[in-house]
Amino acid sequence: MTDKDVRCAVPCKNKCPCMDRCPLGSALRIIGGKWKLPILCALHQDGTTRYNELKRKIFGITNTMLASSLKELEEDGLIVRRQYMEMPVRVEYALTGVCDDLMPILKELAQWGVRVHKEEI
Amino acid sequence: MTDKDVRCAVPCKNKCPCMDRCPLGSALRIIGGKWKLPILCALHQDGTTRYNELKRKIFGITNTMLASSLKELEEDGLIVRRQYMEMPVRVEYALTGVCDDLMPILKELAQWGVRVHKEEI
DNA sequence: CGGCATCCAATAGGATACTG
DNA sequence: CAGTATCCTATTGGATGCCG
Repeated sequence: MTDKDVRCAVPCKNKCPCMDRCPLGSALRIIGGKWKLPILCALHQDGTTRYNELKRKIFGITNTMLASSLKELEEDGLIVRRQYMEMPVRVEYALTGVCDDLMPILKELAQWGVRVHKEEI
Repeated sequence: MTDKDVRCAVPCKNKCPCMDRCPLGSALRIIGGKWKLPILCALHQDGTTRYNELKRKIFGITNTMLASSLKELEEDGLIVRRQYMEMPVRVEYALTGVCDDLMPILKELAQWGVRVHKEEI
């Protein structure tokens, strides 16, 4: 992702939720894509979870997508990966503190989604 | 978009911001894509705006993308299109009431984006 | 002026098989 | 068990030109 892509195409002033160098765009890219929300939701519901347990819970996800999504979420600081040197190896994933702040916002957005859906009927 | 796509892959209980039949996913799809936020931001900053004025303000957007994005936003009830039968024709776009509720949420999400960005340094 | 139609490029996502 | 590697498909976005 280049610097240009992070910037909102519109030169935002403080009225705009995008602000100047759009952290809103960044936020949406971090939680965007097909599997990020399902992963965050699973970890939010059940807490610390192992790789294959996640794979079973998130219906339809492949190894490719689960592994790459987990890696991105970890790089973005939303989850932590803990590996235990047992045999066979055990790897656990859990939400970090930044997600504690994210979840209430997503809940508001979900409620907005409900309203939008109703108004279009 | 099929019904299956709207449903969160994880069977959510009320702890989860996704809830059961994920309106959060719907919300993110509505404002997702490359140009939706820039368009919403432009209309939020400057109010009612004409088609070609939007095109000038949103740097890099093509007719194809502007027209299709505007159509989707209108179908989702986020903007209104008003056409005046003058010569040449005048078409204006403006945000609707649902956006008044959306903007404060996006502002929170933007602030969260700032925090996430800082923590990863 | 405000678009739409057509075609093309880029990226996201999926299937399958294999490994430390 | 927890992933990679490779290849393939689908969706998204862009370029160009035309039209009422």
